[in-house]
Amino acid sequence: MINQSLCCNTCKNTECFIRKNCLVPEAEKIIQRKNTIRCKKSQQFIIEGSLSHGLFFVYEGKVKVAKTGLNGREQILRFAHSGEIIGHRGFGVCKISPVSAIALEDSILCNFTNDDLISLFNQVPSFSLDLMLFYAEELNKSENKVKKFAQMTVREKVIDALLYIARKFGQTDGYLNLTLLRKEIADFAGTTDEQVIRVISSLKKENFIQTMGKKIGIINIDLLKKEISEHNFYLGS
DNA sequence: GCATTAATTGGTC
DNA sequence: GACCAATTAATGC
Repeated sequence: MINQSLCCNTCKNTECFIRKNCLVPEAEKIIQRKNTIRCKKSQQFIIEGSLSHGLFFVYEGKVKVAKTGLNGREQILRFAHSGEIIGHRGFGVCKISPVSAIALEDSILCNFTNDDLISLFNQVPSFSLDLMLFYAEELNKSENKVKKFAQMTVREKVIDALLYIARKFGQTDGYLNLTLLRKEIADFAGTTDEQVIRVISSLKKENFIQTMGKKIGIINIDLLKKEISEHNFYLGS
């Protein structure tokens, strides 16, 4: 972990909330106080139930955000790539982080303390607004997810998970740009790894997807979308 | 190469 | 549709 902070002014992540709103004189000092954290693949940088250490922005890499269930089962809430925000529910009223976050590959994160964030809210109104809109959107997605979990079959949930990954991370050379374990797909879709494997095998037989080891590729995204959109289940998440 | 972990398949409740 | 067991494939050391 090298603590040499990256500079926001030259940051490549133009979609980052800090980058978009906080490159103003009144926020300069606060931004300089951020920490840059480098973590290896599989490294957990937010621990559920531990003291919240503020907000994280993914500078580079891919991470998963999850809640752990009682019998060791985890529910993956979402995945995040560069420019995105992590741990945003950990600050504010509750000082305890409600989620875990784990790097899916070697990643670099920018970390702001809760106090510094509050200073930013006070100094930069557009940042507050931007974040509020983000929260609203997150809530919307979360509500869609409740509906999906209640009404979709396992097959539909797995298809939905694959489409989510395709939408968010894209595909290169016919394969998704995010390679997950079968179990991770299951943890995200809300089912078991055996079920995921069965759905994947049948989708493969039906020529919707192709696989190469762990890698999964969607052959025709629109065709796969039809599998769930016909049921009016296709909502953003 | 051996040991561990993941993927797959079949079966039971 | 979850859980368990057995087999095979992949991966780490």
